[in-house]
Amino acid sequence: MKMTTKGRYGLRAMADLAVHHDGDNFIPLKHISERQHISENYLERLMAGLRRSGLVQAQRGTQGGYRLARKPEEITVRDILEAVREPMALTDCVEEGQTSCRGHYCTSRKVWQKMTDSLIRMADSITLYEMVHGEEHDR
Amino acid sequence: MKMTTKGRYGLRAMADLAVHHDGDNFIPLKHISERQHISENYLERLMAGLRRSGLVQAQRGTQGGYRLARKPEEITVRDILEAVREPMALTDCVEEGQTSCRGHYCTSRKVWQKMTDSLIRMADSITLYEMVHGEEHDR
DNA sequence: CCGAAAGCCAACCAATTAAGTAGGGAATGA
DNA sequence: TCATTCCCTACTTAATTGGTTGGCTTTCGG
Repeated sequence: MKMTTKGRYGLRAMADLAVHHDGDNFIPLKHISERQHISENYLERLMAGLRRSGLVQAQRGTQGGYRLARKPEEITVRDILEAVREPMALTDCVEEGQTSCRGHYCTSRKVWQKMTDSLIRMADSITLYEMVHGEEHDR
Repeated sequence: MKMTTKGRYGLRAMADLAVHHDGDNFIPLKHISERQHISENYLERLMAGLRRSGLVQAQRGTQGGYRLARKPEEITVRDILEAVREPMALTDCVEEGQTSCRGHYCTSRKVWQKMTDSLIRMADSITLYEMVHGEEHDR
């Protein structure tokens, strides 16, 4: 039940973009990669997911790079995790589309469902804005 | 962020013990393994963890096997997951003992902490009894 | 006392997945 | 036109998971 680097790096990259944004300018991946100590090549793949999900915009060429496509308060942790393909479902049997697993003895399934739900609710309730500004009211 | 077989099998084994308990008698691993379609050898290792954590009692020899060491209402999902070493902390940086990770840019850490907490709270609130009796009040 | 039925345990192995690397292409702006 | 930067595919390595082998010990019935 560990987060993979996809989720961890993805969140850090987005936080970096939020913190170092500079008007409408684009931030080259190289800078993020250096600040976050994440291999540029690997980060690139994560950015592809973030771009396809419409969380960031990219610009090629000189002065190119990435920037947030929406305001930080309109991007949730869940958005990010799904964009980088960090699966939120704790088991395959509670995955989207799945209705029931092997039937017998799946009392466990209800437990995984509840735990997954609570995870998703939490990820949904935290925005990138709150993340970088460290809001502290309990949930 | 997927559960491993440790957690999944562990929960199923415990549910099996709860459902098929038979007074003070012990249930041989073989039966659980057959009912749950889990390799006996692999299950064995999980039972070792459950035993060390005091969730089940074992008895060797003829008529031996396993049985719950406490009442199902006194065993939580969290107890089980920890006993089989399914880590509850979503990242290493929110693991027990860790106070801070690499310092800079660890805005993410607070997020992982919150998500881990919500997971643990949920796992703590579900007992084996509720699990096998399918209680349905929302949490 | 003997032997079958169980649990106990350490070492090993295979398959899968995660993580990281290499390298070429295409757009963009100075 | 050239340096810069994103874009994409294929490959490689490392780690973890899931499972197996096999021998040992305890216990109890006969």
